[in-house]
Amino acid sequence: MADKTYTISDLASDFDVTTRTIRFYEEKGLLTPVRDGQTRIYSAADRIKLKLILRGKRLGLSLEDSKDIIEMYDPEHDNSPQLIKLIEKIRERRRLLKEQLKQQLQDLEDMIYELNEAEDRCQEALDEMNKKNS
Amino acid sequence: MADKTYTISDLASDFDVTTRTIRFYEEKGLLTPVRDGQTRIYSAADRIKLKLILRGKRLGLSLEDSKDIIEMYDPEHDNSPQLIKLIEKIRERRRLLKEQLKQQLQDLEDMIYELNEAEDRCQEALDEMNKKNS
DNA sequence: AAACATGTTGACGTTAACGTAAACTGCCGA
DNA sequence: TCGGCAGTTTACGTTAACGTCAACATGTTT
Repeated sequence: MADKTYTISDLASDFDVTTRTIRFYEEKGLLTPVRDGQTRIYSAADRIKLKLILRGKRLGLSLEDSKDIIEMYDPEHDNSPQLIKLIEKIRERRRLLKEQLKQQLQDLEDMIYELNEAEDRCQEALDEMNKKNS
Repeated sequence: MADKTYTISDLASDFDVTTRTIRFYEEKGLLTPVRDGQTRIYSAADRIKLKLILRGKRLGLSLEDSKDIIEMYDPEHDNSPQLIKLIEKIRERRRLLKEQLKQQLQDLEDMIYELNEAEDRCQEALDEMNKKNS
């Protein structure tokens, strides 16, 4: 079966980004679609990369970070020192993500707790006003 | 007891930001320290606000978002329609945070899973090379 | 053939969140 | 009295991540 391919606007609408954004990622070296004439053709792998980029964004990663991560997915398996360094990078990245996860969970928990308190204070202020006006 | 106060560099070193950053937050209306002459004096409440701002940043909120949240903590309790609207805003904000949390958890889980897979692939490639060279 | 959709490459514009530098004041210790 | 902080204001600079044209090619529809 012919491997499935995508046009730039296919991907744009799939992931709800503009075509400009996709070309921008290419400018930054994050995507490298092949060409049919001058038209870009995206492979399934390109699609996955784009997905990785957007997920990275939601996690607060920069495009540079995402670029690093993408390179972990299709490395040049030429030699073993390279691979060993890559594994190190993967572990480090995973460590960072886990740390970030922990911090974010804590932050969110704190913030939600304090929003609850703020709501309570508002509610009490309201009750107070109703009592006086009755 | 005299309420504790802070200088701008106290807060800067406490939270590891620059004084420029703190002044910038004031420019944007997020902090409003009192003055002794022209020198800024920060209260405990100001300190807490700064903490909220920085926590917001870690969660990916904009300064505008944080400004909204800060206003939930010291509202003008003048009238009840105001308070009711504020409660609505608090609930909406909490809803947003929870949604965001869910998405981020999923994203992080996915990404860590895929990093594990990438590591495995690297390891296999390494094993393969070692086999051939033995 | 004309219009239209979709693609392309520049090139310049924009926003948020600060950084950086200049030029000033007030205060403290030697 | 002088040097050296710590503080201030004003203003311009910077970076990331795109947006927004303009001007063009190519294929499709009417």
